[in-house]
Amino acid sequence: MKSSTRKTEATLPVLRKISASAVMRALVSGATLDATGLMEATGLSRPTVLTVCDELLKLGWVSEIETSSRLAARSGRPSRRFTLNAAAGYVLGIDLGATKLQICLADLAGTIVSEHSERWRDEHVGAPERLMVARRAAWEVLAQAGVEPSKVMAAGMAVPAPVRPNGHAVALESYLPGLAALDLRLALLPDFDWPLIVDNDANLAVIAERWLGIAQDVDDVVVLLSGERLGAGIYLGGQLIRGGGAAGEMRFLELVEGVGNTDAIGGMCRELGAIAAAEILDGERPGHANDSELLQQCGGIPASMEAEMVINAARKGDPAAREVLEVVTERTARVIAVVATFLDPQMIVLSGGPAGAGDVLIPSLNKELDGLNSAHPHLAASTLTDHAPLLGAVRVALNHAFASLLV
Amino acid sequence: MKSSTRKTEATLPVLRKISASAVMRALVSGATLDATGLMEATGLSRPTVLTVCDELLKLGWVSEIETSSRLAARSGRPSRRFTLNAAAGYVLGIDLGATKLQICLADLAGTIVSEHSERWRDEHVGAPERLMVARRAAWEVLAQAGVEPSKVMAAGMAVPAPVRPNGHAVALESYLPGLAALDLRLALLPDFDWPLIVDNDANLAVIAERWLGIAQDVDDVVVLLSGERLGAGIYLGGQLIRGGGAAGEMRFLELVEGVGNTDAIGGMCRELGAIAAAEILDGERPGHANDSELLQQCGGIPASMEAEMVINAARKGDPAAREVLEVVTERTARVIAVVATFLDPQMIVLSGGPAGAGDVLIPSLNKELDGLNSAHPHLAASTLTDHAPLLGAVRVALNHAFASLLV
DNA sequence: AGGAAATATATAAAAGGCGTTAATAAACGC
DNA sequence: GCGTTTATTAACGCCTTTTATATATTTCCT
Repeated sequence: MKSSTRKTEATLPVLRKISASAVMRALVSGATLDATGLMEATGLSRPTVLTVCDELLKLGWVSEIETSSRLAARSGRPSRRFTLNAAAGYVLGIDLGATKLQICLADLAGTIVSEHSERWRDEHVGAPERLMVARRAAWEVLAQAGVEPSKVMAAGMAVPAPVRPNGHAVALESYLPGLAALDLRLALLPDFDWPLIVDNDANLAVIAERWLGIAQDVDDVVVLLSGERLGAGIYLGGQLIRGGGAAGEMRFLELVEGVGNTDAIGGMCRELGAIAAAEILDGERPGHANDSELLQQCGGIPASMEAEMVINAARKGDPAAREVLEVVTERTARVIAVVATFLDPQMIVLSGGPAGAGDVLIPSLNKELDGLNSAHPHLAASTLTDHAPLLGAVRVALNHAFASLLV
Repeated sequence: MKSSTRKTEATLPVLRKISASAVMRALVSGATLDATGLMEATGLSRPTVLTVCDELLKLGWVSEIETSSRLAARSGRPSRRFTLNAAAGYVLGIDLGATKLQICLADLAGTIVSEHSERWRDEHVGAPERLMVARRAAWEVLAQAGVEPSKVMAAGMAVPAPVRPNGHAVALESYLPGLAALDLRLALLPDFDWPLIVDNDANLAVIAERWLGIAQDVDDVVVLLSGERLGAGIYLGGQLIRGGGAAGEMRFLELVEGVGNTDAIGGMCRELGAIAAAEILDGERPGHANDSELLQQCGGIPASMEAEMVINAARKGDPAAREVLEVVTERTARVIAVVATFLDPQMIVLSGGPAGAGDVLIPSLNKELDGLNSAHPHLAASTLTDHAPLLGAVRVALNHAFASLLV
């Protein structure tokens, strides 16, 4: 509660740390820079830049590009060129999803060097079983990339549940039996003897969108992650909003008119299929031919109707499909209206299932939103497919790895 | 949108600034410290502390307490004792409220040295008229305290409307005709030639609660400021959440079941009286004597019923009053439930009208909240009466004044 | 082709600042 | 006068900057 009264660190080596940090910051993006470039990027003088680089070189964080083949042959003495030594360390990203496990190994540049994905099988009923699978998979991606376990500097993990501020334990009941009872840090030992950062999947999704996705450099953005459940990742004022760990939980939607329950929102895409099927089975309504595009899409078997089919039919302009879509978008728009008006973000990103249908959904949502007395931020669909929480996990693990270097 | 790539500031004087900042930080609370105390507070060595103090002394930010009368007479050479020079500068706090103007002058220690309050009169119909009153009042509080205008370092102003990120203009339509069309910074020139920080009243209220109120050192807190309208001041992760300036606007409540419109919430207290009057006029309902406590409170004239009377009757256990209260608290609880569940703050503070009835309202709200599927943070009533936005304005002005000194 | 001039970079040297520790001086109570 | 606490001074080490010098490469001239 009390903000820690940190001691002043006004001793001289701090300056060196600031300088080193500035240099690292210029290099973490993956760029290759010479001393002149680093001087411009950091504002430091040449002697300082070079001594810092020599130190970082010795520590292994930075590597020097051999200058044998000169690309840009300018006159003058050739410059030493520096780049982040991506192989100096690695991080693990893990998405303990509702339906499947995703895991990857990334180097310090954030490049994914190996990955693995598998759907949960029937015997993976509880948290302990699934963590077992995750442990095995971790060793597998390491072996696959030929990376020594000692080179792993941190691991990040996404879970579809609120996470306590300590970053090791799940705060509330979740989709997965036994998960809330575990301290994940302890549960993964001794296999994971590296630092583990656990966070909510929606929180990590918004971090990923800001890192590699549609919300780069946007400081006020909310990601609505729609899967088995609906979660919001709230990033405001340039930082992730966690509250007591459960910020962004959407249970409050039970109180919002015309939305229905939370599950219905979460299963937005599943619901699309169900409603469309019901529409058809309801019989021939005036103006809607029974052999509509919808029927074609599902091969004439309404029960097999999937969300994607409805979206496809809507894309082709089928009126029945559009009508079904409207039922669902009207609901979603109200959710967005609440979030947008209360938090006033610059952008709201749709992630998870609905993101793939952004071309159809977003114009529709924009229209609905105009009809409500609501703030109207920029609506965008995620382009990270189902990798957002995984990439967010990589990012927080990287942040942890760099934390000792960056001021 | 793009976070500015700030140049590295790794030059030597930065160390001095860090040290000076640490010393100032130890003194801004108003404490009087000797070198030993400052060494403990900052972690710096004695020579550094003393040189920094000499500099601050010369700049006028710090004053030295004469050591003539020794309070704690210990052996050894007496220590020089330093304190913030509160009279080095002053700030203005202004609350351009819906019903009245409040203005005060505070010194650098945050002590209010003069203040003035006046209700708007009929001729003060629009923003220009009210700003004129504020200008006059500013000169008045200055004269009252005998402070030179040149000693004013900044002014903070609370307005009951969302404010643009630039801090000078109101973002949305507001209670006050013409306010949204003005750039307040320009509108107050040439009288105000000092820096002006304008912000939403609820935002400033939460800052005040963290500074002097019930939420000191709480890093995740929401203030619900209820007056003519309802606004939320959202402070999460140790910082104020502004979004695009309109975060905390409660228009979204129109979408929440069982709440009614925003005005009804805002006028929570006014409404209490109205409902109670209607209850009585409705006639004798079984179990409720017509000559109840309620009637006594209003002197037998239901039309004159005020919120305070209902609260008083409820305090005495009057069942009819309690019933009326329940209607209103049920509504308010839903608002709190939405905010609490979505943002998961540690604490929610009731400010404005309802705060005075906290002893009655809060137990009632806690009970209602338990009945909803909601997060349940600590509920507290503000103790700052109607001064919260004003004190918040003082605080942000002080922050601005200190900004050049503190890292 | 060979060599000098031009150019850009690397390295070395000197200067100025800062905080720390250690030593010295000052002020007070007993 | 002695012990104690604090203030002040001195010496040291460290960091970045500027200035000057050395180095490596290309370009241009003969």
